[in-house]
Amino acid sequence: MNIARVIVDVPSQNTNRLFDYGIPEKFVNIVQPGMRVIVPFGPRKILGYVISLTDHSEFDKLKNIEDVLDITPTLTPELLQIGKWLSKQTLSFYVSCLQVMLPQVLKAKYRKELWRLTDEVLPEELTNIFAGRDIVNYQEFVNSELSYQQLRKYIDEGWVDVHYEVKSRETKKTTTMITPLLEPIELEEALIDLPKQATKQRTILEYFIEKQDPLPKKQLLSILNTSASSLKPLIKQGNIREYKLETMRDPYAHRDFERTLPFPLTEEQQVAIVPILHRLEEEKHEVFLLHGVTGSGKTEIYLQSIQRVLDKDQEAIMLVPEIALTPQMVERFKGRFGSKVAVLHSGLSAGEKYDEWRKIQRKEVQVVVGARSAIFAPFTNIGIIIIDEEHESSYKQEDRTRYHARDVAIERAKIHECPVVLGSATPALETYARAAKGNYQMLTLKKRMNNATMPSTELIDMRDELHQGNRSMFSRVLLDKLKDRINKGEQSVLFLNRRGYATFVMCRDCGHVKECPHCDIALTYHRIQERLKCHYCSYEEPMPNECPECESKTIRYFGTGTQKVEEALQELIPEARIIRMDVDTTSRKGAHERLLNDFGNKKADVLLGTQMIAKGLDFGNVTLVGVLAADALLNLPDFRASEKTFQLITQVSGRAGRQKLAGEVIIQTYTPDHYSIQLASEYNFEQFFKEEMNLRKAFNYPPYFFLTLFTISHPNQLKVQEVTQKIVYFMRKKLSEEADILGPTPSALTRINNRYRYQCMVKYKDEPEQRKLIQRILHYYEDEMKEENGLQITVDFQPYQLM
DNA sequence: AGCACGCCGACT
DNA sequence: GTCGGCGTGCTC
Repeated sequence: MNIARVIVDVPSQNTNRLFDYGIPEKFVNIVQPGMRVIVPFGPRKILGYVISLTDHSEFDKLKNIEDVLDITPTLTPELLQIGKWLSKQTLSFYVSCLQVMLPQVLKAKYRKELWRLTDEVLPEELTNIFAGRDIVNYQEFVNSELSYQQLRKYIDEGWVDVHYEVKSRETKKTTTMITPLLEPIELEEALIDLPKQATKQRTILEYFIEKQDPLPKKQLLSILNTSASSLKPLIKQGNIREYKLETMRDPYAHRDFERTLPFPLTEEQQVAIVPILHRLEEEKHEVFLLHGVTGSGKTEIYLQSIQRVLDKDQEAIMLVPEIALTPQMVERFKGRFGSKVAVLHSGLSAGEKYDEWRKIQRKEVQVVVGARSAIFAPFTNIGIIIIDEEHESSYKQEDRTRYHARDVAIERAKIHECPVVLGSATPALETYARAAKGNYQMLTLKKRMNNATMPSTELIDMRDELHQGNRSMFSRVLLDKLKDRINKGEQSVLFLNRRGYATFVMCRDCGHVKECPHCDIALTYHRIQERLKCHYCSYEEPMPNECPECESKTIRYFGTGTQKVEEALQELIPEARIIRMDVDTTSRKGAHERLLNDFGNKKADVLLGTQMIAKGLDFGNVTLVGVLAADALLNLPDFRASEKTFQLITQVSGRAGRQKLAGEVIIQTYTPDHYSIQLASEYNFEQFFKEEMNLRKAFNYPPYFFLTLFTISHPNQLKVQEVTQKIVYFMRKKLSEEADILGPTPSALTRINNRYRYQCMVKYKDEPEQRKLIQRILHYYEDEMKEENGLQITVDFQPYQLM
């Protein structure tokens, strides 16, 4: 086995295959599949992933592996297999699929340099570039007057050479430690030899006579209230020693988590957990849908199932949606499992993510709680995979390798022969349909814990409010109830569905709306900087004083941002203490957690926020939930609009009355008769499922049909149309009669960053040849897609974002 | 993706 | 003849 088969870090059609490399003597028996290596590739050096070992190659001029970057494999054999599967599923390059599973810092950093090879005086042009240095960035040559041919000549003559450098980005955090080098008795002697005035040195020696354990330098200095300068002479004399110790970054280092014990389960919970535990014992694969109303205690079922897995010395993956990774969830897991838990989410720095990942790899933890990408946790003996709020769209990656964490979970669980638990109060239609058909096992929780009832709901028709002269964004009912709660010392949550309601700028005279010059979308007004910004490209401009079209001064911003709601509410109820949670107030590290803590400690009466407050909040004192614009989502061009609306209203409503106090929900809407709003207010998931399924059937949408979405973009609109048309023709010709091929249609966002966007959608039951056909299309346009500003074709299987 | 090679026209 | 621009094809 002295040949390694390697996937190289070059994401392109031509290199999407294995390359064989010889393993030099010193690396034989060291190189293993899953390890990252540096390999020569053409004139360059690049990173590669060893996929397998062999002792035979078709290729007769093998180059050798240059270096090995890992001590233990970065990717387990199972993850290599998952990567292969993923690349087939998403039509992405194998290397991209491997990279998507790894923390960012394990990706390579490349440098191209010019090295001086001789001490002789260089020719003048080279002297100008090197300017006394031995190594310069290659870019400095590119920027210089020297031509490529001339450089080639100098290289041939042996003056200089081009050098390629590959480095992994990972850095390991170290702590400087101090340790005594002598026995206490010897230190006593050193103490006597100290000059009289060296009092600080004296205290340090006295400390180490007392205690012989090494400790962090920082800690030592603070205990003894001294500085590094006092350590120096002691180090020099050989009394003590300074060294670096590799330490893990721990984002939760300074937090104590109160340990909790398993709660006794309710009868309902007991019934639900039994089949899961049963499968755990058998070590058999099965998918469960845990359909439980908000506050029914799904988390306790997760915790106890995981406990069982840990008892069997197996590992558990727990996925939570990005925004629900509230400290509350982390707290519950850390509280139950303590240091056995690693946490992976986007709030961590790259270094912290890497260290949490290493804890998993080194088996220092047995549980990972994390967002989408935590599904690739490098465990080797997985006993259960749980996906909480499984309907959440954040489980679908919307760029590059477009995978759904749910699919990966099931695939991994099949390999590990372990159960998957999908939990939600409002399962995705696809999931519920599979459970109804018996493909997944359905487990139901109908009652809330603590004997709490579902909060009562009231729909408010905002058109009536308008007719009766109320032009504010708060109905009178909601205002009265908010005031009432403040008087009673109870808390309220106000939810604003921001999507579709961004603040745009319009002229009241001529109706002109300020749009982004590069994208066909209205600019969003940002009050703090007094600027207009585009959310799709980075374009921004100052807020104009007059309308650029008619020069009228009546140009204003419209729409309902959280800031505006906050101001309006403060005006109406001056005594209200409001905490606002949106992208602006939570962008700083730890801000999210702090705001929630403040609210939990009753430092505010009202929590006002967007999507991010819809899930996972569990505050006993919240008795009122207001949904300000329930129908904001309904008008988006998305076949899941009704489903998303239903889910959101249900989730938000679930924040009220979770413990002893009863809850109440006020839903403001302009379309009170819409079935998704009606049924959400009645907590009638079953009926919603039926009605929505009928519509999906009528219009050939999932779960009856699968979808594939092509998005084609190019700076030239005609080009985009033409290519999309060709793709549509091709698919119509090659796919079966049953496939429904729509398009070409302009995307909902017709232009982003000066690129026009068209799409084509395929609705199908079963098209086994489809992936091959798409491969052919992508191959056909390969050359045109290479150019910087060239054609772009993305293919999304099971798209969530239709825009 | 990068990079070299080779073909071409433009210019010393 | 030499230089630079771009299309083509290869990378173990």
